[in-house]
Amino acid sequence: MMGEGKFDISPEWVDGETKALEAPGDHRAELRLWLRLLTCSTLVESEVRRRLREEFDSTLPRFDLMAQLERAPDGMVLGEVSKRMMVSPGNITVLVERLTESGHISRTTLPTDRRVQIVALTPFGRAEFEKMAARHADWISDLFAGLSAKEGGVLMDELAKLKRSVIASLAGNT
Amino acid sequence: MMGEGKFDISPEWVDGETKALEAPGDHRAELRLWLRLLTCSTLVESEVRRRLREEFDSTLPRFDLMAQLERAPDGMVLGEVSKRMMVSPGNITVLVERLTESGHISRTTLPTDRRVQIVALTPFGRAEFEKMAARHADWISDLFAGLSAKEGGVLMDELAKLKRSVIASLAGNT
DNA sequence: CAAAACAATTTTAAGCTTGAAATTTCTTCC
DNA sequence: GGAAGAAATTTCAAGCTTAAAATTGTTTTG
Repeated sequence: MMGEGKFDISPEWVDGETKALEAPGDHRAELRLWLRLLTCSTLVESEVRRRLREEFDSTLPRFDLMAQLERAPDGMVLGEVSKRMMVSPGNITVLVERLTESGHISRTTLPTDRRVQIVALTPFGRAEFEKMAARHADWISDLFAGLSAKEGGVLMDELAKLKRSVIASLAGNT
Repeated sequence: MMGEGKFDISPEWVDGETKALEAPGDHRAELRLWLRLLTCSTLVESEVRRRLREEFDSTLPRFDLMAQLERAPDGMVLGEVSKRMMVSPGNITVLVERLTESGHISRTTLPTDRRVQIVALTPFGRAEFEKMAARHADWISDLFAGLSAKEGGVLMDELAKLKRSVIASLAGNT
């Protein structure tokens, strides 16, 4: 079953045929675009998860949480972490518990408001994160190596447009 | 999240003049690109999950599984479903159990090879899926509405290149 | 100054996901 | 024909994720 480290991925199914007369309410092009975006994202994400596990016995959520804290030397309030990571507050609770147990982060209750928890990387956590971040950057670089600088730039710009489109749509525009 | 920077790093094989300006191992541009891709993907995916839950009391994995089966009128072997959805075989087992319970799909053991399970949409499942698929297409269309046809085409092409790059990279190591 | 409102976080219940080990069922090859 | 191996699926243990309810602590207000 483990041919080369994973269950097999057969990537050749994204292309339906598009020779369609564009009827009203025909959303085929958008759907195909979304599927392709999702495929790219999933492929990269799965690989990153796999390597974090294999090389560091860690997970992507833990890495992401530490990445947020790396830029906040004085620590960050849990709610802020939750917003930045775009995950639910309850999720943060669990992640913080585990990362605290393993010594990667510290947590403090704010004296002036005892509802507030502040988390920060420990020196150990920071050192570990830096190792992971360096490897992570290499992995991404390898996975994206087939894109030229120019192609990458175009993709970056188009994704910016897409992001604006999505956010506008979520905000209620149509 | 990230600034609106440009793609400013050359891949290994395009050394030349820009290389001198960069620190060795500078993968910033690829990382930004990956972050942006992930952000777009996450935004869309979260919204789709939310609406599937609210409008249909369903989930994205269930929808995806039914979407695979819709194109296979004669059903599909579990392993094939697993590959196409790019998820682990054990995952499929759970999803199939629930969708069978709820009457959306049927499962049959292949008489000529009793290891093989074949799943297919039931008429009820197909009808339900069609309702969901129509709404799903509308949601995606709305979310992507800020992209012109041309921009969408460019994005599609660039994502195709990225997909090739990722797959080539995955094939080249373990 | 209490009571209500609000805010930050945790708990809960349910479902998703994975990799690895186990199980069942063929297939191959002496 | 029977053992060894391969293939398809399931089981298992652990972790992630969410929405909603509950908890704890602070602020506002009557």
